[in-house]
Amino acid sequence: MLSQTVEYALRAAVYLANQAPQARTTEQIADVTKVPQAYLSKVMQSLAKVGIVRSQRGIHGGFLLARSSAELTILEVVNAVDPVQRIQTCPLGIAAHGANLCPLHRRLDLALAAVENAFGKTTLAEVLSEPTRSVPLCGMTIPAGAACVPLDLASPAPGKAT
Amino acid sequence: MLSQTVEYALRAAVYLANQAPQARTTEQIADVTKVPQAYLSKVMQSLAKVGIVRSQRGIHGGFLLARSSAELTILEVVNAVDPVQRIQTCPLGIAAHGANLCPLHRRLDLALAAVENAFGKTTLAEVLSEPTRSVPLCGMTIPAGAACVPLDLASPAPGKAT
DNA sequence: CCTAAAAAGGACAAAGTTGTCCTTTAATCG
DNA sequence: CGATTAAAGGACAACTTTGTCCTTTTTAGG
Repeated sequence: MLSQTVEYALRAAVYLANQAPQARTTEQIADVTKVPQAYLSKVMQSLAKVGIVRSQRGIHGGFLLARSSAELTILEVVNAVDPVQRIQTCPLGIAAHGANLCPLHRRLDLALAAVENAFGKTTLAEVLSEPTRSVPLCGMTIPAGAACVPLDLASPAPGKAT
Repeated sequence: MLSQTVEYALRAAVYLANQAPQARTTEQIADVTKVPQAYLSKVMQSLAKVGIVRSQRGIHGGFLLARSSAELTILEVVNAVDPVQRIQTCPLGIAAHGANLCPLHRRLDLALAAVENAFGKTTLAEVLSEPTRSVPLCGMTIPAGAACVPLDLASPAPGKAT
């Protein structure tokens, strides 16, 4: 129900929030978040377009969070790439009765509203600070078969470095 | 966030619930619910496959609700055509730590759970009986420009009849 | 039995999403 | 300035979703 692109955008945003205020290249982000790099590049452009991240070309360039992770919500990230579409008018032909949805669509919209609300209340900072044994985006550098344990999100993924 | 197919399936189910225990042909359903008929035909097959509706070929055939609308939930209809996919394991590579989701995915899954729960608690009967001025799937036969008022859902769409 | 009605099913078309590759533009460093 | 790095952007490929059309199968009625 959430698109792949939303999933990717959130991974990247959480990672950048964790790395803030440092910039990370798409290659680094892609490595850590396991998102296809070329596609991630497009997703990052969407995030940049709405001012969630800033981009910087050239050497030492990359992307960094444009605002504090404490005031960036999951919803903003989601809406940047694949907006939560509330049901505003009856999806059937007429659509001329404004906010007066029928019971079916009112209930569907209520569910969407709940999601929107939950996402709007959750900041990236909260996601990062949540007291838990699993760190956001955990597992990435853990050898196969290991249990999920906190790991160092601060370094860009080992192995590929020189 | 909800697929077109889900929307179509729900429209059809609500309509059949309203018409129960009578059978309606795909043509009738398509007319009333404004769903492309040939596509609706596939959607109905999905609903039939999981026993939400029963189909009957030939003259006087069509589809009818297989169970009472009071015990059929929106969730069942949704799951028949486009299941709500809860996040069971970390979507990143590893995926080896079972129910132990990271904070990000835990929150996403929580939102999905809320939707699942809301849908699972709502029966088609409830949708139909809800006290309101707009009837489910309202507007369909109202002349363009009119406000949404209760209308006779019991008759299959006028105009095309002989 | 024959015909008409209606679902079942298959093939295919159009559109959207996801993913890849390559060229262009901008920025930094020497 | 020239080289290198990295984002921007465009073209396109693969796959999924949505939608259409046509044939086949089943059923009821005369």
